[in-house]
Amino acid sequence: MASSSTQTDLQRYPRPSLAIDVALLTVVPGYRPHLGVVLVRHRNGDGGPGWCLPGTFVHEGERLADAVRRVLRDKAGLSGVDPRQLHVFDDPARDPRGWVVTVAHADTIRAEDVDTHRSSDHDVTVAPVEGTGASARAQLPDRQRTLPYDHAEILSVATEDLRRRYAEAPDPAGLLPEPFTLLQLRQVHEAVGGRPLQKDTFRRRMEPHLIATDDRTTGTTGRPAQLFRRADSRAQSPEAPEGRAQP
Amino acid sequence: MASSSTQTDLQRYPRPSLAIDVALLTVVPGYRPHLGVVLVRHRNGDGGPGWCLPGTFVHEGERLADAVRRVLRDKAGLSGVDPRQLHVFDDPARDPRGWVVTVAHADTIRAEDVDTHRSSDHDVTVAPVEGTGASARAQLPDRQRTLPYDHAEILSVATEDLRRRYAEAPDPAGLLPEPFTLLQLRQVHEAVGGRPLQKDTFRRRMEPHLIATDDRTTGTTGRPAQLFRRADSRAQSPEAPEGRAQP
DNA sequence: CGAATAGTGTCTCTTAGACAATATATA
DNA sequence: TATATATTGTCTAAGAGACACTATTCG
Repeated sequence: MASSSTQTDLQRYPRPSLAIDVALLTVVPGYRPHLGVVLVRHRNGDGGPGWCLPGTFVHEGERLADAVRRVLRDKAGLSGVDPRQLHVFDDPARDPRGWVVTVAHADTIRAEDVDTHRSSDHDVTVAPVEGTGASARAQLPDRQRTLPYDHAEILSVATEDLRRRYAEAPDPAGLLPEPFTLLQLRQVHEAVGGRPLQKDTFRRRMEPHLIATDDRTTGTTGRPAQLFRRADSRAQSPEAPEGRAQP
Repeated sequence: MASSSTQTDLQRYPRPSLAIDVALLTVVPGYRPHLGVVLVRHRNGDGGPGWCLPGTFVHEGERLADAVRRVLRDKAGLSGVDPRQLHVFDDPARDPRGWVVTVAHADTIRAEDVDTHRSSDHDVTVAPVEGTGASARAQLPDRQRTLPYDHAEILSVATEDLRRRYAEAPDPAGLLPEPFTLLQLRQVHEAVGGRPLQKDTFRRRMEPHLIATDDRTTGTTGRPAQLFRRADSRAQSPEAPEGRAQP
């Protein structure tokens, strides 16, 4: 067990409130598919009601990732996410209410999974995102100009993180249901990367990481397209470990 | 920032203790320079005294980076670091003393700056590190086998992070004092990367990011070497433009 | 001169990018 | 057949890697 001196350490120092925020990204289908971010309404901001990223305080005994899942379930009715840690925002003056440290997270979700719920909930929306990385900006509803708190920065880091992951492998976040065509895959990558990609170069770079199925598209105009699955089915994360304590 | 909550929320929920740990890496000079990590003695572990990464609780009103600087100053007498966040370890059962969330950090320091202090302090040492990333392991003094807590994992993430940064640019962490020769630079990169590099390929890849000074080495055996400085003194953005030159 | 290290020439191989030809479906 | 999309062939340029040659110092 711990010595008495360390025991007191846990109580000697004031403790911060611990929160999480999450940038849940998706690709919105359409003429040119584009990146979107899930927003929820908040009511107690200084500037009145508005849209922001989902966030919550972490409960005792709760994992950060579980707090992210909880807030997405409670506030947006979404499930099945696997959030990634992005960054800790720790400015003591960040929150006028007191000392609140927040851990920014990111994840992705398929557009279909958001849409089914959005129709029945006016407190959840998907805002289009323009640009990626430092230039990423959400086009907010209701003439709202900016995201509150550090949320714009979280969105920047989240889109940049996603862009980097998509530069290497085909749809590593699984935004596309299998099987898919190379056109569908390329459109998702264009949305995530924020720029057009050439179809031949893209095909040659992705094909080593894909497995062709026996099927092709049918009923569409033009030549039918081969349907593929991801070859690297799983096992592809920089790090996400767990752990331990303190001297 | 956090959530659509009221003043009472800050007090309604229990709060975790917030800690930091830091993997302070350096390159130890010698026949073949190699990676090292700064360790401090701790006394209150279950298994008696031993070596571990420096860590501390975060004080109220303190930034995480400042807590890192404080612990390095107080426990190791080191200063002038600029820590990078790596990962949050949040398992509620991590620490038997209670709910302690720790933010792992990494930074680098020049070997000279450690050595000057180490001679006068028996509670600080630099342990050689073998391997990089998941296979990174510190060779501990006093027949100690493993690092306590999650510290081995923090070391893995820290070395991997450093390796990735050094793959792009010349000595981005500034481990080498300017000016330096290409041999010195290559040895540092070999230590960080954990593998030998070819001198001609290395030179050609680094030269665009270097500025030759008017000086050369003198007094050494063999042909004198050109002395360089880093060209990208600061600011390094991972951009990947597209398009081709016109005929 | 000989040893030792620095720096360059050059060849090969791989890959991204661009353009264009060919293949196969629907209307 | 006309049209639209998928797929492949091929050329070019850039870059990594490897090998070997030249350059310049000290003793």
